[in-house]
Amino acid sequence: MKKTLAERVRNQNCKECELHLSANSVCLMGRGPVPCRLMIVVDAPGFQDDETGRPMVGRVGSLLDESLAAIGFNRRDFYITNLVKCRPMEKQKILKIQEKACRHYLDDEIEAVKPEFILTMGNTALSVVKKSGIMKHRGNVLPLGDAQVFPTIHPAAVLRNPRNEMLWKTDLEAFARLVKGESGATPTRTYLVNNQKTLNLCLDAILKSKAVAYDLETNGFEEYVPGAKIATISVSPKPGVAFVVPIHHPEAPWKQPERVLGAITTALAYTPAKRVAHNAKFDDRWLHQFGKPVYADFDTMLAAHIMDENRLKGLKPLAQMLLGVDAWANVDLAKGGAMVEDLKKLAKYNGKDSDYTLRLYYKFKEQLTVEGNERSLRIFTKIMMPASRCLTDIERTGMWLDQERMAERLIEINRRLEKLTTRLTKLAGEEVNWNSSQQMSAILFGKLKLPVIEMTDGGAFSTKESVLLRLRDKHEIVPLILEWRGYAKNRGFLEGWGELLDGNSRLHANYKLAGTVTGRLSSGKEEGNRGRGLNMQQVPRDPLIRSILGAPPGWRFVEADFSQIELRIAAHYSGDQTLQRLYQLGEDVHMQMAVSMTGKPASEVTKEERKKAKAVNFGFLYGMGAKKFVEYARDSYDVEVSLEEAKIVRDRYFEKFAGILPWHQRQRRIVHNYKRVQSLIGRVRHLTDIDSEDEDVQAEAERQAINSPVQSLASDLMLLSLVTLHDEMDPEEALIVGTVHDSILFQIREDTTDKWTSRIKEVMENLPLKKKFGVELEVPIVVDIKVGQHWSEGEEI
DNA sequence: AGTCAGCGCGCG
DNA sequence: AAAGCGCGCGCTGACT
Repeated sequence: MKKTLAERVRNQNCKECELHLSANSVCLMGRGPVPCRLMIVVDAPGFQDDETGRPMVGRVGSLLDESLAAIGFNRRDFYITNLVKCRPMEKQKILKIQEKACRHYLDDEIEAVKPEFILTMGNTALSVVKKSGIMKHRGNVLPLGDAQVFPTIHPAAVLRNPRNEMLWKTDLEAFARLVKGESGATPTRTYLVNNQKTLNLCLDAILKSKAVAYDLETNGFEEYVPGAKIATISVSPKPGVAFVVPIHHPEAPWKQPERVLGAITTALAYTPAKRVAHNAKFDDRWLHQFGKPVYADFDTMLAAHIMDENRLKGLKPLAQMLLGVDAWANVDLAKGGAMVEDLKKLAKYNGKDSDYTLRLYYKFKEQLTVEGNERSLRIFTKIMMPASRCLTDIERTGMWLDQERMAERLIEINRRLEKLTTRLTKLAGEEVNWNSSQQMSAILFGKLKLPVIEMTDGGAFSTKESVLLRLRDKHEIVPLILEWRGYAKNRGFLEGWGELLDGNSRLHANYKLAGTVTGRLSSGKEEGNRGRGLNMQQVPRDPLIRSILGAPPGWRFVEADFSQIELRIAAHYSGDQTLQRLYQLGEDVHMQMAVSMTGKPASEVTKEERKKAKAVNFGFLYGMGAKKFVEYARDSYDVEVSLEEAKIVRDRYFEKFAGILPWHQRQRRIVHNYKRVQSLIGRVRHLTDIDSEDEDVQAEAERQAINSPVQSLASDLMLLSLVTLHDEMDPEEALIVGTVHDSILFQIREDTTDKWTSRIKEVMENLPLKKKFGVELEVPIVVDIKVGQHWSEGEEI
């Protein structure tokens, strides 16, 4: 009798890795017809698979069956198997060594099954094509011998998080199209603009369209560095059409490429059409650098984000999910990027980018104008789009760096680090890489036998700062390590800045308007973690470091801070009478808190006690427990508090501010009922985790429901200030050079400082919330302004 | 040469 | 019963 594939290939006595020890079904083979045109590969058997001896049973299996039915297939159409044949240990990830041991079984299966198409699910299964990074590769067909591999996410990811469902369905539909030989969506008619006649057609189309999307292919991520080039620009005046204009690409036919770009940017700047781009700030910065200023009216990335802050926001996943199109190729950066890519190929990708951006625009425009989305639309048009445009300028302007100061301080830091390293080596008795927590731990807890205070999540002995602080008196090496870490960290910042400087001694940050779930800005590298960029939000507060940044001669550096903004907003939301009255009277709330907690009069409250009170304000406000407060007080403020003391402090807090707990309860009720919360002006945070079966996860969502509307509004107040001031300011007199959550940084010409500082205060303290959003704050907003030559050295005015 | 997770830490 | 929230980055060490 003929043996089945499983019988031929399976080895139930396999001992090639440790997994055979714990698995019920050792070497569990796949199931399905042999040969078979279609194959599914997932990571490894689950608990139920292991029990039953069949792949893909249980909840994951049911999801698979439903999903296959939805695309017109059945699991019997597939040979379904696992990459690793034995069930991995509980909650342990699959090791490469296990994959390797098993690989020959899979290869035998593939050889026998002879699939044309292999659907791999999850990052682990992706390694059948020796790739990693499922979110990058999903939806892109990869070859494996005679077969085509189509990677998608793991169905368990969909069960774990409903957010992934759309992506999963989208991928399976694309897979079905691949198998049936169908193509996704209507094609893009791409015109390569390589002569004056087509250029004129393109310009004409820009000027006559209702909405025009544009997208650049560049040779890098920083437009201001020498050698920066725009390979092509693609313009889509209507869906299904793209004009791709080569600019600096070697195959471009123009004698004066800047003039061509000038013509296009002029048309874009003056067209009555809506200017649309995906992550427009990037394209606009480059266009400004090489052509004329263009500012987008509609950013599809931001539109996606305002409606769902949790979703993927890249052009490709959005187009795949919302337009039902297949994945399309990217410029291959590994091969040298856009400038070396064949122009015809490049034009094809670039054309798709702008075409799909335009199609997304029509989709999002419709979604944003449906009933119920009025407030999101208002935030989008009145805050996000204007903020995107002014951040374009802020990023281009950059922040001045005092190179003399930096050089001096770097020398000093290096000198101290050298000294410290010598002493550390002596004390350790060997050469140690003090950057390695592993090596440091070996010295401290192994060699020197210091007591272990805390474990890391990964089970190592923690060497973090709070641990070292508690070991400070146990060995003379500890304070030296702390000192070393501080200097090493600072050196890292300065060296980083040195590499980022442009020719005018300025640093350019990159801000993301769609980088956080609350609507705050994030700062750092370009979209997709690419390129380099100053992170304005984590410049050390240490004056030795921070004051290296500032204003060049002739200008003043001005910092405008919202004072205790989150606490004020919480006072508004909660309606807490005590907190509101304190702010109306202009009291020092942290001091008040200290007074109420200690029972002492303000004059007797120590600095330490006020610090403790500040920690209370932020911690308890957002749901911190007594236990955490003990740690927090110790680690952050070097104040020892017993658990009993902490409980009393916590109780007193909620007694004094009696409106806080009811407000927490209201937020909890809202998030349980609606699975989302909103800020005063209507920015939404979706919290589907509130329905999690895990109570810790639920509790987390509840705390987020409390924090989000506060953080969110604080951020929107800042952004509103940013756009208002940016609109007013004459760049000859005043420039915005950065922002950090609740503060805005300016560079203001000396002779106009008084005028502008009072205007800044006026604007930020009296934002037109009533006029623009129909709401009002019950609490006064106060802005502190510091003026100086360098950051952190300013005088309060 | 690139990618990834873990750790530790910078900021609000 | 137990519970702050929101980020990005550099480095190591392990891997492809």
